[in-house]
Amino acid sequence: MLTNTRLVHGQHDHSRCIDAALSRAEDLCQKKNAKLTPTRATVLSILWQSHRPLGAYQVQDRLSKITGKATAPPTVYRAIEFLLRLGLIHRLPSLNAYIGCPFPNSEHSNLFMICIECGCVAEIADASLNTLLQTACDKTNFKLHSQNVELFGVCPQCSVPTINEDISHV
Amino acid sequence: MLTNTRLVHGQHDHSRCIDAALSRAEDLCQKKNAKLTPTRATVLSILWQSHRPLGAYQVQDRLSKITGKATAPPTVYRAIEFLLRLGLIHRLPSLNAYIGCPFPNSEHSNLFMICIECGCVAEIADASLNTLLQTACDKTNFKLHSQNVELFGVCPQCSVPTINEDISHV
DNA sequence: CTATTAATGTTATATTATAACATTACATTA
DNA sequence: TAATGTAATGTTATAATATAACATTAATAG
Repeated sequence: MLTNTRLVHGQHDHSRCIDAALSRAEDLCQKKNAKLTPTRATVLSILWQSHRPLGAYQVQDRLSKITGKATAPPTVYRAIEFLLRLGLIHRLPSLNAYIGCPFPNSEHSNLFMICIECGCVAEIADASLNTLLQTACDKTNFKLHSQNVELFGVCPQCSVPTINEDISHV
Repeated sequence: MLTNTRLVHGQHDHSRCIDAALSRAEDLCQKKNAKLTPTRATVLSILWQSHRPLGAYQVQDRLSKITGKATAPPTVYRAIEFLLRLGLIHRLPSLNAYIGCPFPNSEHSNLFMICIECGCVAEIADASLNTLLQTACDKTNFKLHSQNVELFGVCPQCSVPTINEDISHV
């Protein structure tokens, strides 16, 4: 089981996440002969600024601020489309939001754990899950092409009461 | 494994699907002390007119035609919200669309097989899948509340060439 | 009855996404 | 290097999905 759960829900030097994501993107683009233009790279870095997904218009705001000039929706959606096609980001349909993919080079389960408290999202790639889904499809003669698995719940960080919360109960 | 796959992908008397759905809805509403008003019942029947999901504005069009007077979006969304809360219908986030639930009284997997050819959707409730998802969540200390599993592919009907298609190749 | 709540009607608008066409940047090669 | 084609971006407008806010009507309990 491949996952970024520990990172998402634990203390860490997040700048390394961003750097790693950009570096993976450069590699992948080179390999696939795709161009990671400034706009695309900036959008990717924006989507990596935290482990929370962002809506297209949130991305637009940040992009405008970073570049210092107004950005129109198509600019954002084009960059998003490019990054989606390369598998560098994912769309979370239930949230109308986008998030960086932590392992764009691996086999995907497209399985997301979405915290309904803090909004953070961890991704999991799990072979046994994929097998089971494939089995269910085989049983019913359904030819599986792709999938989207969204799990909603409370992440480990949010289910542990903080010291402040404890005090507030006194 | 509980599923309506055979029905969705096979020849059947669909009026029985509709009747059964409405009758289940009446039972459930009685049990939960909820009111299945004419608008709500009509919306439910609209969503059961086929095994393809409908967008809210498609529902609106049909509702207007059936009642003979203009319907505003809130009317539709309210009925949808009511039916969603009772578990009588599902929302498919990746399609922004809604579909009747074939087994509103059972434990759900919220697992959908969406045919990318004909658009039909079958639902599956599978205990082993739920167990596996729960296990993945336990491993990462994620408290699972709900889920949405969308599988995209080609349904049995669409993967079998029809006689006409065979002939057209001659 | 009438007070209260639930349901629906109505108007306006927020949010998400794309169409269509113009312009610019970049690479290729004649 | 000028001409050409293609990819990327800019620009304007609008489509598609969903909700806010407030008014009215219907149903129900006391």
